[in-house]
Formats: sequence, C-alpha cells, structure tokens
Amino acid sequence: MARLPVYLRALVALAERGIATCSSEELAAAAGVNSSKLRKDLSYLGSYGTRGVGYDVEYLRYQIAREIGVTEDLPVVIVGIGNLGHALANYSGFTTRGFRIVALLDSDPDRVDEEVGGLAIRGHDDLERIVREENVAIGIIATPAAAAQAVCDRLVAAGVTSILNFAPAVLSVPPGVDVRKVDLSIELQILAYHEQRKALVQPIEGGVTA
Amino acid sequence: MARLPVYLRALVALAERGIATCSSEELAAAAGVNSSKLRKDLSYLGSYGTRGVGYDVEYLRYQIAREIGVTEDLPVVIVGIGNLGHALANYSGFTTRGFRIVALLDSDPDRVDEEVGGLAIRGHDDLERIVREENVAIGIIATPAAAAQAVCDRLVAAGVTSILNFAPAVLSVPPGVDVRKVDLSIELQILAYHEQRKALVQPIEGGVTA
DNA sequence: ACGATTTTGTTCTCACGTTCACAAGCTCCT
DNA sequence: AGGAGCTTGTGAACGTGAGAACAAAATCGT
Repeated sequence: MARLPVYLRALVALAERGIATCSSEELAAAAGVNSSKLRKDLSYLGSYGTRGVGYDVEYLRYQIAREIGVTEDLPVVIVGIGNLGHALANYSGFTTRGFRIVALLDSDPDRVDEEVGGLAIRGHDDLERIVREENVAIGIIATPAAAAQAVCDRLVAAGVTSILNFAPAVLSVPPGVDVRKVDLSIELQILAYHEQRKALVQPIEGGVTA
Repeated sequence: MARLPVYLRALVALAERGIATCSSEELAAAAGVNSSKLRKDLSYLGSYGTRGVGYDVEYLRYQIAREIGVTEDLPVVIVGIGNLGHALANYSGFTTRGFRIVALLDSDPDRVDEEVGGLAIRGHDDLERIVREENVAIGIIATPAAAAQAVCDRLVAAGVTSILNFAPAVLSVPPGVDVRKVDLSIELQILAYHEQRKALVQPIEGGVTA
C-alpha cells in the first residue's frame, strides 16, 4: 500500500523522540490517518503488535522497511539537473531514507563535470552504462516536458523499471514499468480549486464548512 | 475533482500544437485516463462538448480554468528558501499556470534581501503583513520538518487557507484550511515497494505481470 | 430532407477502500 | 490465580469511485 512509507516516517520520528512502544491510536495520529485503517494495513503485513500493549517502535520500523524494500540503499539516478534536479540532488531525505544517488545526468555538455551535492554531473551518453553497472532500477526525471519521454525510453531500455516523473508530461511505458508523477503546479491548482469553492460558499453560508 | 488540472494541462498542450477540437478519446489519452472517466468528469461541469464532434479545445480550456479558479493569477508565498524553495521560486510552471509568487520568506536573517528568481527574500517578520496586504490565500511550505508546524500556524493565523506542504511532517490545521502534502522520499519509497515486489515475483513466474 | 455515423452524456453495475464494531488476547493489579 | 482494563486483529456494513454499455444528438453525405 501507498501508506506504508508514511507509517515508516512516523515511526522514525517516534524513535527519534525516544519512544519505544506506541498504540495504533498514537501512530495513526502521527501519520495523520484513522487508527482502524492503520491496524488493517499493518495486519496485512502480519501480526507485529501485542494486544493490550501496542507496537514496538523499533521492531515495527524494521518490518515496514523490510516490506517496502529499503533495508539497504537502492541506487537511483537523476536525469535533468535544472533547478529542480539541483534541489533533488541536494535533498538529504533520499539518502537518509533508503536511497543512494549514483549519478546525475544532464543533456547540456557545458554542465558535465560540474559538481552538485558532492556528485559530478555526467552526460546522457553515460546513461546506459551507469544504469547497467550500478544495477539502477529507479530513475528520477526532472527534465523539461519535451525531453521527458525520450529520457524515459532510454531509462527503460537500459533496465530501469520504476520512474519518478517531475516533468509535466504523461509518460507511456511498457507493462511492468511503474511511473509515479509529481506535478507541482497541478498540486497548486487543486488547492486553487478548493480555494475558489471556499470563496463561493462562505459568504453565503456565513461560516467555514466543518 | 483532482483531475481537472491534468485535463487543463493536456488541453493547453493540444492548443499549443494547433489542435482546435478533440474527442474525449484523444483528450483522455493525452491526460492518461479512461475516456469514460473523462466524459463523466467534464459532464459534471456542464455540457461543453458537441455530440458527434467532440470538444472545442480553447473553449473547454477556459471553462476548466474558470472552474478551477485560475483565470486570473492567484498570489502565493513560499516559506523556506533552501534547495527546494530555490527550485520552487525559479519554477516557471507556477507563474505560467495561474499563480503569482508574491514573496519568498526565510527565517535566516543572513539570507534576507538575497535575490532568487527575481524576487528578494524577506524575513519571517514580514509574513503577516505580506499575507494581509497581498490577500494571499495559498502558502507553500518548504522548510525543514521541525519548523513546518510553526510556519503553518503563522500562515493560517494571517489568513492563508490553503497550504502546499513539502516538509516531511504532518500538519494539523483548523477546519476550513486545506493541506496538500508532497513528500519526495515517500514517492520514492512507494516505487521501491513495487520494485521489490517485481523482484520477488518475476523470477518465480518468469515474466512481467501484464 | 433523411439516414448513417460518430461522439457525447448518462445510467447501471461492480469492486475497492474506508469505517464501525466486536471478539481475541495480553498485562497488571488484587 | 483470577478478573478488570486495554489494545490488537478482523468481520461486516457502508459509501465512493471506476468501468462498461447504452441512449440522445449533431454532422455529413446522398
């Protein structure tokens, strides 16, 4: 399920605060979900809790990490080192949460060998070799929309089977390849939509909708 | 619905390619959804199509933009100008798609007056004033997780009613305030999960799962 | 002017995910 | 040792969203 990483993050946060055990209510609150949903999700992995007591934070943390498959670092490449690629390369959250950035790729020859976040930018020519040599299964696309599909095709051909796409483009991939899309302006537009509805409803009803 | 912005983007792309009219099948393919779903979504807005012909791209584009509420630019503030905040401030997708970044805020006094993306960074002291003067309804939080809730509280108190949160923290807000969360490492972990399942299943079944 | 064709708008069915509610089980206190 | 009090795990109802199928309507050709 897509909520396991959220639970994992909440567990890490609890562990950092020195909390050794927690109930489903507490963990659900930390993760921002319903406690029933949380228990059902966790029961899908197995019975890792103790009735009357709760869950052992450290134990559950490891079990979820194992289920997700981030017990050891997974190699990742980032393609497109523009503003966003820069930020991603410097983002500490990747490296501390089960991922290892093995290469930064950019099509601009002038940028090759430039260092970002302690890693030198490589040209697109090296894409296939790096993916094969490092056994990279996950690629991050942070190129302009026009280049996204071509980059995607090359990544998939080289052996990448999961893609995180920041480019505002719909990627078509063969079966067996997963794509997740993060579109920043679409997120904002969704907020704008709710915003507009609030602006329309509130003056009439005279209050916020609980 | 959360898919309207996707349709809008697809329509803009079609318009840029000089396509004046399109069927639900074509638009659905461009948006990456089912044509039935698309038609149902659009019918919720009204009958903007013509049977036997399809949809007028330009007309539908305006209608969706109006529905979302991005016909004129909405003011937005970005709080936390680290790596990610930098990228967001420079991201052209916001400004070209119905939003106007009116302020960049950072807690670090040394960064104040530094210019990013043509806008000077302001200190947190100016938060309330800017939000009120510019009538800002949407705030973007790109701070570290530890600062996110405090920033969120200040934004909400100043009048912001929609928040896009990039910090890896669960924000609690009063009723009537919308929060959308974008967590980059969670997206990667979701891919890792699918990746692991592929690695487990494929060697046994001997092929990709269609 | 009329029918064939295309495409929308809508209805119906189905499956999934969420939530409530309760039984099973563990701990602690007496 | 035995019961009271929690807390997990799960079974059942509910609501929501997705997909297929069909009817209404507009154009085009004859």
